[in-house]
Amino acid sequence: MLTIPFLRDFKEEALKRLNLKNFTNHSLIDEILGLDDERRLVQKENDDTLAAMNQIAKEVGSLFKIGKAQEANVLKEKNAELKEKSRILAEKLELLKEQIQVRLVEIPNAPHLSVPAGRTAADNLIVASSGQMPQLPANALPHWDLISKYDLVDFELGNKVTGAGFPFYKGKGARLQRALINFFLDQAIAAGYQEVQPPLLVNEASAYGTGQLPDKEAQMYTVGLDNLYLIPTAEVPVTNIYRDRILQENELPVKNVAYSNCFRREAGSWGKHVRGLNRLHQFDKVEIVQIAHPDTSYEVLEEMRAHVAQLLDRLELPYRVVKLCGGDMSFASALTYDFEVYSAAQQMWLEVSSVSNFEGFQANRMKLRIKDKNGQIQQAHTLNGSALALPRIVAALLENNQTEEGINIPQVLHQYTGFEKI
RNA sequence: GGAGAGAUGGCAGAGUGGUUGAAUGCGGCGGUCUCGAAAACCGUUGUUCUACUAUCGUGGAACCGGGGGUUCGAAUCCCCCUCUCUCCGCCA
Repeated sequence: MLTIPFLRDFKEEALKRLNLKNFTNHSLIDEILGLDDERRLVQKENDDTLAAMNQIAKEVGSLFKIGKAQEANVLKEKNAELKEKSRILAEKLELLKEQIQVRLVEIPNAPHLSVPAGRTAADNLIVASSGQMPQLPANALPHWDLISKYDLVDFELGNKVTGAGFPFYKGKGARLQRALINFFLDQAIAAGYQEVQPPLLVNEASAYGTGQLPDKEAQMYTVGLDNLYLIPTAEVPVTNIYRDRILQENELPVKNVAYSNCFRREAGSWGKHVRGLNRLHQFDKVEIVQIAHPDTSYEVLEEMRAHVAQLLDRLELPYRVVKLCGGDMSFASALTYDFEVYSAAQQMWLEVSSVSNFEGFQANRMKLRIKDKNGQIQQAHTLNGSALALPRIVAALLENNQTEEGINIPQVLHQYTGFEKI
């Protein structure tokens, strides 16, 4: 979340940036600042009361020590009054803090000033594109047909065992997935990321820390009995490693990569754009996460973007990079690049990666900070990106590389798949 | 799941009602010494909120797993929760 000092001291900038996300509830911010002014007054009064009480308690102690019990008893009564006063003030203070908090979490992250204004995906900015658009014959098959033709993924079986959106991968389909996972992990490790294997279930504090709670609760599967959430992305556990931590500046940048299953309820999604592998309730993803100094986080973002681009280049997939407009960005992000690959048989661009800088938005929530070389505490910036999400990559690979003789596997994967053709 | 023990600062570890934000050691930082380093010695060493201050800073409040209670006063006493360890059971 945004901090009150930012909203107070850089109000004009905050409003300008929030406008990019079509957040125009300026009165909410005024309300927060008003409540905070009140909070400071009440806190000051309570602190003064407590200080007086502490003073009296000390005096009572020394009076008893020298045997002046009567004088001590007078002071004790005085303290009883102060205690009641402080109790009321403390209650008021808690209430104010709560009111501030409730309002603060409703404010999305302020986008970077370079973010294009806009409301929908149509307003996004294509900032790069790369790769050869495949020329497929007229009878080319979409990946869901290729999947049945070569028996790579079994949706029916998933329906039976679990439900829609939980497919089984079989034979070469399973092997291809495993190959991609290993390829992505190896590439990230080569780029300096440390591999971690995170838990797939997280607690409430973690879901809150990265911003899934409170507003995106419906997106996650819950384990009610134990009050846990299935992760929608490895970003959640991996970023929360650093919750409640103060990192030394020389520990930066922190670079972690994790492969995980991801679970998303995707409530309200249906229709042919979710066919086949386009949208699933459970899927695999390799995620890169960095924690960076505020001065360099946008360089880090570009570095991550380049990493993702390079993966797609090696997979020989045509793609474009989209800078999301304010209206299409997530609540928590300050700047997001989406990577879309062209799935030639569907003739659709499929989002396979989202690379974002959250600036201090997540860090504030999870109390992650940096101590710089002067001993000053400051905000940390968190970033993450898919590198990459598997199902749509598989879809594009199958569709784009289909031939009369079978499906060609890109060269970089041969050593991982053990076969060159399906 | 059953029984017991415990949770203190970056780490180790004292502290069982009164200047204790907390002894001591280690680590970290600064200095003396040295050509330099080590050793030794000296000093320093958390976080959050807040008032005053141009700044350095000074003062106040809170924090000894989390929450509540007793008391003039709680790291210290009481209650609840969470977690960790040991033993037993179960088990990939």
